[in-house]
Amino acid sequence: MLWSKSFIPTLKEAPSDAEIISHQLLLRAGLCRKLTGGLYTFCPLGLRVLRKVERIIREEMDRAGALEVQMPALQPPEIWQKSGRYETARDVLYKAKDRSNKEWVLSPTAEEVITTLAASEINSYRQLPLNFYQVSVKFRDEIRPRFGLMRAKEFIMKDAYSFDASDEGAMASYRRMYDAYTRIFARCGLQAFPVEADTGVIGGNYSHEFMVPAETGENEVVYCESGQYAANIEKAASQGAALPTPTASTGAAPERFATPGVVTIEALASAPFSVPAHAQIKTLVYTVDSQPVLVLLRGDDTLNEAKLGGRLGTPLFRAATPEEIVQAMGARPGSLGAVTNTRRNAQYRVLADLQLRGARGMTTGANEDGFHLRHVDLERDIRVDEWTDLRTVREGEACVTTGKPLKIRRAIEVGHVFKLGTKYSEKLDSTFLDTDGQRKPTVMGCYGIGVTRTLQAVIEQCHDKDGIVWPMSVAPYQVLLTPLGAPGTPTAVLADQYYRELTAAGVEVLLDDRDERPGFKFKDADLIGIPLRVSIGEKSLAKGEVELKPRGGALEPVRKEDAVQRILSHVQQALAKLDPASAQRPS
RNA sequence: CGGGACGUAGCUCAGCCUGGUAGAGCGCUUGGUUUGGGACCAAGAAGUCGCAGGUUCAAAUCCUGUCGUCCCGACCA
Repeated sequence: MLWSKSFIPTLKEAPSDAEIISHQLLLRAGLCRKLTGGLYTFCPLGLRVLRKVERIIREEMDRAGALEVQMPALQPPEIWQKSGRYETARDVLYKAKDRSNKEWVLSPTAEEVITTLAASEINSYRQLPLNFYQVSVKFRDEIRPRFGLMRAKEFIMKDAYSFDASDEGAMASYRRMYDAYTRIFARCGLQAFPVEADTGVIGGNYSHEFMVPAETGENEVVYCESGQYAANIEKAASQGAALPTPTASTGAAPERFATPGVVTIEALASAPFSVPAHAQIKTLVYTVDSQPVLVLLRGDDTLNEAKLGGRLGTPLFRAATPEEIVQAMGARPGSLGAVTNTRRNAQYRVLADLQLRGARGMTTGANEDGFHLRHVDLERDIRVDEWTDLRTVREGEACVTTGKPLKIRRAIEVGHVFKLGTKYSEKLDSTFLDTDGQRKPTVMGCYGIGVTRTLQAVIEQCHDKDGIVWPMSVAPYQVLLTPLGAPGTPTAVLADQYYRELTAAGVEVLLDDRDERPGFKFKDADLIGIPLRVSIGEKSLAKGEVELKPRGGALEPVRKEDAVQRILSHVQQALAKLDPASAQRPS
């Protein structure tokens, strides 16, 4: 491609609404442009990268035995009602109406559609296992689109769905996808690692997310340096808080004492009360199905809402409003407690975090503004319905596996593999006759990769102060030819010759044929990040040489008649380095 | 959904407080000189100041509403 014939709208300055580096470079390198919040047009260069990521994904999915299909983005709400997600996913569903006022759903994902297909077409164990995938546009009504392609209203996703006859089969399918994902991200030049993930409302199954470490990521990952444990903070567990929970009973009954104006854990921890946070019980009120649910945590712990949601089995819950709290508890936030005989209604469901097991001599709110209770022995004084893990792990706590201190870092979620079980197959009637003649629901898994997000994650990970540094495998072009002289001069003529030879050899070449000064071309070259630049200038040409300049690497003078061969081998080596298969092959 | 900030030329921004002829840099067009890391000179094109009301002799500027964008929050009672 000739630069002058393409459309590469580079920018010297970043638009002010681009906050993070990958978003800025996405725009500055002319890869895409914003139409409006959360919606982007891909320009030619960006589309080439997108297609390359998609190709890698397709190759690896095919290799793993998955079958490509294409499902409608416009979907009937009935199947969403059947699966129950018309309600549980209502916040992210875009809906549209046609001229007869019938409602449609714009697909945020496709479990309902693929399971409908499976329901009608899969009848026998002999047809299983099957794994279908597609690469398509998805729609999500995000609360807050941000960071360019990272969180958009419309994005490209690869979604795959496996169907098996048994749980063991489903695990094998899961494992195949897990391995395929590992290969996909490696081939994209991404450092991505799997972490245990929250299964949320779908239930206690099995799930991993593939994370790209980045300060700008929206997820927090808890990990052990031994490499033996890594989990999304929504899922992560530890051996417990560093400070032990007090378990020595004072023997006394709960005693009410005045705490005027004290409505925070910190205030109660300060003089004159000086009750350490870890000797306090924090009482939170949530609203679930219009009913209050009390959630108990140790004073210095933080609720993990994902864990709470998993326990409640629904995403349709929220923190109660101050008005609801006063009505339910008879006191305002800051004075709440769950001690049974101080509660207005002893019937409310009470969930307590495991960190509070055996807690004695605790202090908590008295359900009366301006008063707290001390000498509270949890299991004596509070009727707890369910003990469960609800707290958020903190850095430095001991790893469950190794006992070593856990660390926390931010990351971008680029892929998610999920063992679904029979949730969808049961609701949408995907059943088959097994060897024993019994009708059984298919055992499913689902597997997603955010394609557009992956593209931006590569930029987030592969850049320097001058611009993008594309891995060879996903670069929009493999080689950039930069003649430094004006059109028609010997440098331009030689560049044309290289262009023809390299193109004929199957290399993807961009030729900067613009009549610009060298410095200008170099700046643009660094910005768009083509992995190998070949500079053809009069100075080196006088010595019979041209210059190979790997992006982010050292300049290498090459005799001009050897250049094409050197370029070819450089490209091949760079590609081979990114291919896990060839890396494993003994050379 | 709550809070905050910002909407002025394609991009980055000044002007607004204190109302009175719409500005700069980059980019763009034309000509010339340049040509190994975002050149220089000259001439030019380009903005209903987000939109709608209001106040005023007069509004980019003050007021109200609205739309859009970005940031923070939407556990810690």
